[in-house]
Amino acid sequence: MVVSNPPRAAAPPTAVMPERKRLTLKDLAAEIDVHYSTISRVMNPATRHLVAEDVAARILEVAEARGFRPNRIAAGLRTQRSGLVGVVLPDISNPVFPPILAGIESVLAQQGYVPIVVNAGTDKSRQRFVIDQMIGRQVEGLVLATAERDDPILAYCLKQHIPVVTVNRGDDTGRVSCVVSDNLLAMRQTVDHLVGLGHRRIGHIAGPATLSTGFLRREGFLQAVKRHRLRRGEWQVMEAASYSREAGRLACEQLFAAFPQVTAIAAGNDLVAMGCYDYLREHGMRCPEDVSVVGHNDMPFADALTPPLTTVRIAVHEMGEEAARLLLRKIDKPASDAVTVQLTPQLIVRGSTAAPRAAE
Amino acid sequence: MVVSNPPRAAAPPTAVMPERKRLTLKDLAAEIDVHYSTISRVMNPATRHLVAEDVAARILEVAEARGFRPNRIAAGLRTQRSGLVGVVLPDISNPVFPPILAGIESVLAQQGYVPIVVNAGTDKSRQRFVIDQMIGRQVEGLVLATAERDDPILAYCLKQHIPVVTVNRGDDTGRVSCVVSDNLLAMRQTVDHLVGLGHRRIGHIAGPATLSTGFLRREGFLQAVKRHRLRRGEWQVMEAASYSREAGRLACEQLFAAFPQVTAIAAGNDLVAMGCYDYLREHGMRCPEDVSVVGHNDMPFADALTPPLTTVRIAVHEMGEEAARLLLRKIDKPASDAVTVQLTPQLIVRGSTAAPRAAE
DNA sequence: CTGAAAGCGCTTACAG
DNA sequence: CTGAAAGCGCTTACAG
Repeated sequence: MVVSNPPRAAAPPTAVMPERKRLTLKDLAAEIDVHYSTISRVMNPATRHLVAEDVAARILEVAEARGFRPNRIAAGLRTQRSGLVGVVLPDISNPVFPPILAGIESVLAQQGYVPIVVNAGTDKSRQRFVIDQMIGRQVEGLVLATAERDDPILAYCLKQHIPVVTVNRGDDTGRVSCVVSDNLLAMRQTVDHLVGLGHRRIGHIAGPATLSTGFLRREGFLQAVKRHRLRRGEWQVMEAASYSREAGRLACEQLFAAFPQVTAIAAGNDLVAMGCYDYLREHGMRCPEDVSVVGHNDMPFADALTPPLTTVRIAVHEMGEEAARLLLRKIDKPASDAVTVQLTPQLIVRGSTAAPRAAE
Repeated sequence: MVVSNPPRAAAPPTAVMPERKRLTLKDLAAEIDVHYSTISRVMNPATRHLVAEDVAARILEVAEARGFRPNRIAAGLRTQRSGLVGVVLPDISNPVFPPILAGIESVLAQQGYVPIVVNAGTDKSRQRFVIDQMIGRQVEGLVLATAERDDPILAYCLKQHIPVVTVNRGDDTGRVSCVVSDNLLAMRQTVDHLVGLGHRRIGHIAGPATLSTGFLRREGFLQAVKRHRLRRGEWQVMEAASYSREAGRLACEQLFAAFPQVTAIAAGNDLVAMGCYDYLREHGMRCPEDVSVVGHNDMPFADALTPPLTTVRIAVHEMGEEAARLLLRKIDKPASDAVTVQLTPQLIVRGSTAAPRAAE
């Protein structure tokens, strides 16, 4: 690491630049000849009509010229509305989250809200700490992407009477609104596709059962396998310790140990699918010739993997938008019921799935 | 999209739950028998010693039991410190930014700051709007990942006397601190590698020259090519309209039109490199057998592309951390000079580069 | 060691 | 239509 201090640019003419304080209503009122409450009324479009047009025009002009921006924080203190919403992510480096975040932000912005985003990891006490911070900052509501099926954090938020919405992952108890993708349907699509190709030995590498996505996708897999009348010994489920590439590789190894005849794998998500790729490659098996793999999420660049990954596309951006809408509604009407919004996923068939070898 | 309203859970026993207002110092003071200013002193570790130990203990106990969390916003109004820092991103879905953001957040958190993140796109007037919003929210400083080489937005921030730091991209004028990767060195590493493999016809697909990364990587390419005494006709530069896969594909097409003999491409970044992959594949050329490709950034999953991408790894997380540190310093000492922190990149050789065909 | 008061920058009834 | 006042929830000199 190199640090370079460029030579000081020509110093300001006369010693210290006065640390220009931000303008306030009163400063402006002193310049124009009006009471500062009048300026306040003009700055807010909703109350502007209370002021005579010519006065308003003059005020606006000066405000613009002087670059006056009312202090939203002071306003928020007075009105009891911070305009802040907290977004709690388990891991922003997981490529599912950025588009969700973008969706959230886009609808919040329309309503004059701004998100405070934190990476809270998976540790519950850290999550709680982070949420306390946000509450201290007067967030009006919370979007949690960290929810578990029976999440103490959710109970905590509920106790605080703070509006909460869960995104991507749901909560089993139905206490809070959530927007999720239809995981049962997704797994049905996945298994239908695999069976349609001729596969009869199918493995599922599930995500953690503590997460609704892990639990529900496993359920969906089970239901689908039953629908196709696969028998015991024709399918197998292995749980990965987390939604990560490495955990996927490990679980894939265990799957092959328990079920060596497997010809197709429905992975809990795309990262897990990548772990499967890693395992297969290490063990000289080709995908899809020897083993087919299906992912979940259709993360960015899933199409650019080798082979391009067949996966389930979930409506990430829309998911974020919808979560923000739900939260805004809840903030507006705290008494409104919890709602579950379920988005329809779509199987994207690419190069990682093919018919099993003729040998079958 | 399916929306389901679960049947109302057993309604709360007696009609409306009183919208529990958040506790304040005064509420607490009423419960205990002290003045609220005393509680204030106890809640802040720095002033706690001013209060008698037994009183402090009792206050802490009640505060904890009642889940009291002081209103940071009100405190900020009083102390003129919001504890907020604005982070302006061009596009959070570009995989370089999440790790940078994570780095920023991690050091901010240590100091009790919290980031407000916005996706501001590339449009300058939108960026300005967004920054005005943030200033209105009293951010104490700004981290810009959107900087251009001579950026009016930067000038604007400077005029407002708001502490600013630029990350990933620098600004030519040296007016603000920035943390960047050493782009000249990176391109030297890239060209050395390619020449070392035996390539003598090398193309560079540059990022936009308005961005420091685009400009400097092009400079670095030029310098490197000169060092190796490649002659005119042995190298070529083509500029992509943006750092995107599609723009990369297009520029690659133009490169081949202008310079069909090219055997190796140094791409402006990994997305552009992916665009090159797309073009090559469409036109029946194999990478690296027919054409070698080098990326820049080592974004997540660059190793999982086909072929695994040889690319320059930049220290993204560290970049974010350092930017946050620089900003915090500037907030602390507004008079401190602008500093450029340059992180050392590292060429990661993978499967997308090889010796040119023997034919040479 | 603790209390009482002023004030951060706003909004918004309340008068006039 | 405009002004004067109170108050949002804190912090922090200033007394005592």
